[in-house]
Amino acid sequence: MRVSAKADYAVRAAAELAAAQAEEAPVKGERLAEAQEIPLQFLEHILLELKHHGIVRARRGAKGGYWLARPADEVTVAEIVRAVEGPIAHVQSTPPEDIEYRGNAEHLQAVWIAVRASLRNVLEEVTLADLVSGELPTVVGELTSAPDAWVAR
Amino acid sequence: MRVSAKADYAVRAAAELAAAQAEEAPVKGERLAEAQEIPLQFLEHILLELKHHGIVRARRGAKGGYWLARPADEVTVAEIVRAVEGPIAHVQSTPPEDIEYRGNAEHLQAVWIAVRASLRNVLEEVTLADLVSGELPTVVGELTSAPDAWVAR
DNA sequence: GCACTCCTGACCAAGGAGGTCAGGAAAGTC
DNA sequence: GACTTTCCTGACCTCCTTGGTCAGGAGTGC
Repeated sequence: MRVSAKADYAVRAAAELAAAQAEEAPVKGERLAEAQEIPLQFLEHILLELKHHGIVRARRGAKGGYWLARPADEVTVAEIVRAVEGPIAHVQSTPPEDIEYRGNAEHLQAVWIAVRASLRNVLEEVTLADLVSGELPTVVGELTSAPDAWVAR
Repeated sequence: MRVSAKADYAVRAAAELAAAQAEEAPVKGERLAEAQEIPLQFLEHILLELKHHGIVRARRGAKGGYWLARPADEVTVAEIVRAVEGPIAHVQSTPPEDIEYRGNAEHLQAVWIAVRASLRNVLEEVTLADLVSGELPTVVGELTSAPDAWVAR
């Protein structure tokens, strides 16, 4: 139940691309790496994955760089996380709807389904445009407004 | 963003212990392993961790076994997951409230906080008693009642 | 032709996942 | 006191992931 460096980096780089979308020109990997303090060569692998998933496009050579394949308000954080981390909230590498529990654990399946649904409620609502503008969806506002959301357990 | 085998096993074994709480007698590891089809020796390590976290108690020898340290309605799934997997929803192994993002990723922190809060909303509400009885909290009911909660993406 | 930038695969060290194995240490029974 | 039972613990194992680095190849633009 943790967020990998890769997913974190991917979302941050994508946010930079979203912000640069107005410029109408590709952004170099180097600039993304510097803006977000991400190791360049590692970032290039991540951007390649995003490209393979159709989230990002790229051109080589002088004047080359990366850009978002779609408008920033049509790309969700969930998509990016899935592109680099794979499916969200799988249990033992299988989707929760495919698991069959026995005995007293029978209702655990519903719990894992609920876990996944609650993650989706956040990650699929937030777009890159939201992230850059800071105008996050109301669901995020509700969840972060409780003071104990900001403290460890 | 996945659930490990260890966490899944831990919750399932704990559910068995919760169901056996009425018996007033310890449950052997072997019985737990058979009931939930978990490799016995692996399960023993997990139960040991749960014991170290004060969730489970144990006695050795004939008539020995494991039992819950507290009533089943006072033990949440969140506790069990934390005991075996560590803190929930850390980013790059640091808690989201400690991360400082730069530039266009500034508001990403709020998103990760929301992710953690939404996970807690589920995992801290469900107790072992809920799990065994099948009477899950309303938040779970709401999340699992949407049909697309049960399909892959 | 040359500089620039992405693209790709190989590699690497450390650690986690998901176990197994072997033995020791309490607790109960006879 | 011996014996059985059951938990307790550490060592070990294989495979995979994480978080990178390195080296070179392949388009693109001037």
